[in-house]
Amino acid sequence: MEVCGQERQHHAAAEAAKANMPEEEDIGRVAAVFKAISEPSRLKILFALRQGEMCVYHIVEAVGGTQSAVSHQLRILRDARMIKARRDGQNIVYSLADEHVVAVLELVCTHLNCKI
Amino acid sequence: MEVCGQERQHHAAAEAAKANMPEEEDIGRVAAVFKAISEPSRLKILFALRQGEMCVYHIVEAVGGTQSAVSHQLRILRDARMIKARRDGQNIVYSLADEHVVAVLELVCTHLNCKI
DNA sequence: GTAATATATGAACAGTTATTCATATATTGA
DNA sequence: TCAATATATGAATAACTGTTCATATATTAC
Repeated sequence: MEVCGQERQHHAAAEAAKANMPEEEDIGRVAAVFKAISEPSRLKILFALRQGEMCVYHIVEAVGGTQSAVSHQLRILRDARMIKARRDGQNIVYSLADEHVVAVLELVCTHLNCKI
Repeated sequence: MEVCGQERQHHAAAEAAKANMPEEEDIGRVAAVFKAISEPSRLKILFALRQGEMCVYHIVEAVGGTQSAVSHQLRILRDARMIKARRDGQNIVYSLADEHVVAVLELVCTHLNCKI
């Protein structure tokens, strides 16, 4: 049955889409990454860490907000593997997990024509 | 005052971070893009549209869910400029806005080692 | 051991968001 | 004009999320 003017092409695309649709689990993992970096407060932390590793005190200094709020956001970024942490005495030092993180940010910034 | 073991480096990084922090508005725009693609239901639509343009009926066929839910998600993706729409008779035909969209998806998929 | 400091976390609240349902708009064909 | 079809949308609700506050844990210096 015809449901639209380009039935043949659209139907083929829909079939291909179903065949090539990533598994639910992979989609969830991709969504989780984007969700982690879709909040201004967390984006600020990532932009800050481009300058190099920092302990929580200095991250708070760089991005503003309370220590508690920043700490909660750090956990979310850490769970999403966007940042990694190591202890150094009393401090926990955070840094970007890998170069993909900056690459994604820069790709979108370029897309939006905003100066990073 | 010393607040951590690597006071000098971290303080310098924090200062640089503040100096280089994108403007609030740009951060918001970047966050909005990621938010738009951080929901499994919307990601599915984007993955589906990699196969080519489709009208709503076929998008629903490809990704599942109700027509109403898909239509709401299409609006969000459209507002975020991730997809574009054109009318073709009774149908609205959707397609990916540009190649950046797929680039971002593939970058993250690579990062996660999941087969797209 | 105790005090001080750095960081993390649970609970609660407020704000946001995805879905559903019902309905509206727009186009086509008669 | 009217019926049928495709798509969009407002309102309502349930689920989710970010922040705050209070407190817990871990490390260091004494």
